[in-house]
Parts: sequence; structure tokens; C-alpha cells
Amino acid sequence: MNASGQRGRKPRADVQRNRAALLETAQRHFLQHGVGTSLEAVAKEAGVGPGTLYRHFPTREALLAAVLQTRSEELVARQADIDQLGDPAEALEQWLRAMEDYFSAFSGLPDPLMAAARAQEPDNPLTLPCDTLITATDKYVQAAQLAGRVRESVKGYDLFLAAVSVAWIKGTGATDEESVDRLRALLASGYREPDDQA
Amino acid sequence: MNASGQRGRKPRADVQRNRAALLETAQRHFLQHGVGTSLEAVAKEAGVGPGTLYRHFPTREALLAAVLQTRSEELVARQADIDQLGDPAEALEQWLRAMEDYFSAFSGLPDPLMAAARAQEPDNPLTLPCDTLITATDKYVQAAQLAGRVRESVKGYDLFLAAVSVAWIKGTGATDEESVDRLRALLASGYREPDDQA
DNA sequence: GGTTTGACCGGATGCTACCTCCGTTTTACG
DNA sequence: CGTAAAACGGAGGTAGCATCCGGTCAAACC
Repeated sequence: MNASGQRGRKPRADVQRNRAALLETAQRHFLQHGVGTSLEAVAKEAGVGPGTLYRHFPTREALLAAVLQTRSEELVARQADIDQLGDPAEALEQWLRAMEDYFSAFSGLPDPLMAAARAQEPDNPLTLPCDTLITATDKYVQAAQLAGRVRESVKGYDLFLAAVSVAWIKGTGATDEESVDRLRALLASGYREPDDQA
Repeated sequence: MNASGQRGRKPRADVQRNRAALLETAQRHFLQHGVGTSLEAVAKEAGVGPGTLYRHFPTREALLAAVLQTRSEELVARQADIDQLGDPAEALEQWLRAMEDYFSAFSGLPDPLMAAARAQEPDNPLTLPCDTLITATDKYVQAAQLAGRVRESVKGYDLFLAAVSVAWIKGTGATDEESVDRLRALLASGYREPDDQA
């Protein structure tokens, strides 16, 4: 133990500096060019060699997961607001929108996300966030079902899939916002109880 | 005009041979490795140089469209059967399944398909099949709406998007058939008229 | 059947991106 | 300030894409 209470040697300053620069640059490139952006370009613009990038983030997914960390925290914050709502059907709906926004953060994000959702890949750094989201969705679904607002046949995972799909469609950029709205409405009338008048 | 009634010179035998070999090999590779498979590998296995492949099919999409031609014909055949059905709601449902199967022919197919669906790209060889499918879907939707079996708010394009989405999910391989079934059912109760007892 | 012609072939080529390895540099600590 | 551990970063091997061009081969004409 050293003075800062950490095990072993104090972490080097350049490590943190490079990591922060990489994350900042990567986020910008993911935003502009999607998740398939060139990692070499990210490294160069962050002012480090490719080796440094790969040491910090061994795979594209690892970098992606680290960049998504910020968005995850936003999502958790939004979750707190949603939990305040009295209406469980409204809460579910807002939660689905929140997830959809999260999935739409970068174009092409749904693909690695679905690859990670396929379980038995504990080494994939995106698996944990995915599982968390599925579990949370299930919570909202069950609450709404208890209130008789959502069909009993629906599972949280189904609506997780629905949200990812909508995000995927948005990410392809082939569709106007109107069509996406209609698709969301179609899904909503699919999971809601038929006699729900809300 | 020559003896065979064609303009100019008779097409060379090796052209047809190479084209057929490329199509056959490409289909096998698309099946095994998805639409992102290496075109160089396809050319090598077909016994031609990369130049020959690119002369026959200038882009990956062109090759894909040519390989899909066979499947398109199957789809048209299936359409004939569907048109025999008396029940327009049943016809729509079967048509959606037929489209979904078509989209699921190769893993990763939905992405280039959606890219082509984005209009104003008349040079994309996948645009034509896409537009045809959307138009056909609209036909089935309108027939079912006329019979009061499908909500008025639904558009053919919406269900086209739904079918592509389901195919995309299947293609990621991250989901078991049961979940896909539930998602399909969810979508169905979303577009059907609420009081439809069928 | 021989010659001509031009369409077609296919490999060599330049490019971009991925990912790894290892000699060099930086950093923390005593 | 000296030292050793840790991190850096660029060189380099691999793979795939897409193009170009000299050589070839099949079809057409005599």
C-alpha cells in the first residue's frame, strides 16, 4: 500500500492522460463515423500509437464499452426519474424510449450490442450492460403487467429486442422519423392490454 | 444482327461459365459467412481472378442482387399461392413471413437492403427488389384494411420495416426461435384490428 | 482451316485497416 | 539522482478491396 491507499505503485500520469484522450477522440469518431470507424485514425488523432490504443482497449468492443460508460450513467439518472412516475405503463414506455436513445448513440451500435446479448460470452465487455438493461426492462414490464396494463405474454427481453430493432432502423438512416414513430406506435399497441384506454 | 438474332457478336462461352461459377460460389460463401464474406476468396474458389469478378459484378451489392435473383423468383412463386387465399389477413401474415424468410437468406443481408431502400439511389441494384416488396406489402395491407382486419393507421412500409427488423434479429444469431416468435406475435397484435377475432 | 479482332482474363499493384511485437522512453520511488 | 518497472509507439506482417493493363482465347469472317 502506498500513500494514496492503492495497491502497489501509483498509476502513471501518462496512462490517465492517454486513456482520457483516447476516450474523448473515440467518442467523437464513433459519433461521426459510427462504431466501425478506423481505430488507427482514433489513435493518431489522440496522439498515441496503435499499440497504446490496443493496450488500453484490447478490442473494439472494449473501447466501445468504455465510451458508453458515460451514456450508461445518463441512463441510470433517467431511470431514477422514471421510477418516480406513478403510472407503470407510462414508466415502461419512457424506459423503452430511454433505451432506444442509448442504443442510438452511435450508428451501428445495435450490432455489437446484440452480439454481446448472446449469452455465454462473459469476456465481451458489452455483455454486462446488456444484461443489466434486459433485467431492468423485465422489472418495468412486470410492474405494468401487475397493473393490468401490459399483456401477460410479453417478456422484458421481447421489448429489449424491439427497442434494439428500432434503434437499428434509425441507425441505417434509411427511414424518416415519421415511419419510426408509426413503428413504435405499432409495437406499443402490440404489448399493451387491448382494453387499456390510457 | 447475326444468326442467333442477337445484336453484334455472340457472347463468349467462358463468360457464361465464369458468371455461373461465380454465382454458385458466391451463394455458398454468403450462406456460410454472411454478406460480408471475402470477395477475393469467392473469386479464388470460383477459379477466376479478382478482375473477372469485379468486371461481372462491379460492387458487392451487384453480386448480392444477382445471387438473390433465384430467391426472388421463389418469392414470386410463393406470392402466387398467397394470392389464392380467401382471407386477406391470413394472406398478409403469410406474405410477411415470406418476406422475412427472403431477408434471412444470408446473415447480414438486412443492412445492405435497408441501405438500398433509402430511395434516390437508383444505381443500387438492390433498390428495385426493395421497392417491389414495399409495393406488394402495401397491396396486402390495403386489402386487409378493406376487410376491416388491419388498423387504418398502418402502412405497408411499416410492416416492411418490421419484417426486415425481425430478419435482422435472426441474423445476429443472438436470439432463440421462441423469442422471435413472441416478437412476431407482438407485432401482429400491433397491426391487427383490436376486435379481430381470427 | 487460317487469320483477324476485340472482348475477356487474371495477376500484379497500391491502398487502407487490423493487430502484435519489441526496442526505447517515461515515470514513480527510494 | 539512479534505477527498474511500466508504458509508449512505430515498424511490420496479414488481409481485403478495387483497379489497371499486357496477354490470351474464342468467335467471326474469308
